[in-house]
Amino acid sequence: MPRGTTERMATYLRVIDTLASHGVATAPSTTLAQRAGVSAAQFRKDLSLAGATSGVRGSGYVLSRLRGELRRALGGFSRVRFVIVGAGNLGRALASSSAFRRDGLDLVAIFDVDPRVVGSEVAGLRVRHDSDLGQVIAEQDVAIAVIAVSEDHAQVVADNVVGAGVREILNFVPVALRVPTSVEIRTVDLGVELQMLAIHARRT
Amino acid sequence: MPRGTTERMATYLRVIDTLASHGVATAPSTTLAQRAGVSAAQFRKDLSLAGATSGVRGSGYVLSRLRGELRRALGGFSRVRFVIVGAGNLGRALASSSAFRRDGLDLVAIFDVDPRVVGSEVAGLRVRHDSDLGQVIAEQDVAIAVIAVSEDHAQVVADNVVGAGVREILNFVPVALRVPTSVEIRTVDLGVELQMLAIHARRT
DNA sequence: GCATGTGAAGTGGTTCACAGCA
DNA sequence: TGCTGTGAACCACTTCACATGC
Repeated sequence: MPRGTTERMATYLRVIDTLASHGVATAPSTTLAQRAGVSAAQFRKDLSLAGATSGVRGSGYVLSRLRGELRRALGGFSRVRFVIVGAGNLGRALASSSAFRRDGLDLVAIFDVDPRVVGSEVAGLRVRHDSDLGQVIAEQDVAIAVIAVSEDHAQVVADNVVGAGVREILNFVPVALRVPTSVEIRTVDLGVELQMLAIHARRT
Repeated sequence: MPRGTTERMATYLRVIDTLASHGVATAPSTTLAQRAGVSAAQFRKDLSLAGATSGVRGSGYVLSRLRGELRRALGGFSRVRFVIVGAGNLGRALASSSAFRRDGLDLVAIFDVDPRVVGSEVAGLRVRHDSDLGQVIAEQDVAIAVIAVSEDHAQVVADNVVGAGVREILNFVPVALRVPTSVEIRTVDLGVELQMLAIHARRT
């Protein structure tokens, strides 16, 4: 399944849920695609690539059924646990964001090293000290660590979570982290899109 | 210039600056590419597409010269002003992030509607009330608005900034905003990468 | 008749491999 | 000889267009 297809799945699910909550039970690809901001052809091709073929020719898709198919394409319904390391502005924003409250994803803990932050409550969780990282990751079978700490602290955190058994890292720090090849790591640069817009703006 | 090439430029600049600060004056594509996490072929192709051709066959690139060429490819050195609307966790995180402190980008104001937040200081700026939006955008010739407000407030903000003359919007709210076609809008979904990792984790 | 599902065509970006030059 | 710059081959994704089936 192409990467782009997978990325758009989340949007499709959101569109389906929004329509369903408005009492819509069935919709054609044109409607769904428009709401998701893609072409109808792309929408149908994505579904095809995902193995979702529950559409009814002549009328469209039964949303409840389509939803189940997309969920299955995204790896089923098993739950994945993750932690956030760094309870600064970004860490708190991520913890509270609806973007991080996805089906099947469980935020089990937030960590920080600042004693003024440790113990405070964020998104319903008490912030714990980094020294608890290893224990929590092992006991709760945490699969993913989100790193949102300062630039000079990121590598240490990466080493710690990898040592504790985490196999996937989502890195929000603009630094190239070194991890074993067995660990999947993705780095998000929050400034990239802003820069793209700035370039566009300069050309206008 | 391909979109991917533009995106990688920021990374290249960072690599160049890091090496330069370590006293390195010249480096071949293999070194620069490895540090940026791309292949040497891609690195050279990117430079070629960007019109940067100051490499010296047999020895590599003079970093100071290469840096100037990349900056020029990113639209020159003219300054672009932007504002952030929403001083919640995310807005504050973005305002403070080094990712948003890019060459040529000036954050001129942060806005919020919450009276408890208005007047507080974020990243050296005093948070202003949304009612000042139009005035600030017009007076300071603001090109870009970053939207980091709640989901039910995002469309109103978009309408306001567009009405005030903004031509580019960076949207961090997981909602499809409707704007005139003349306005360039990019939506960033902070949860996409987490979801990609979750899918990968489920398959392991 | 209408909308899906999908081969086929088209598009855009990456990798290859080598000519050209210090 | 060593490394750049780039045309050409390759690959992946998107768009098109239509056969298929309700």
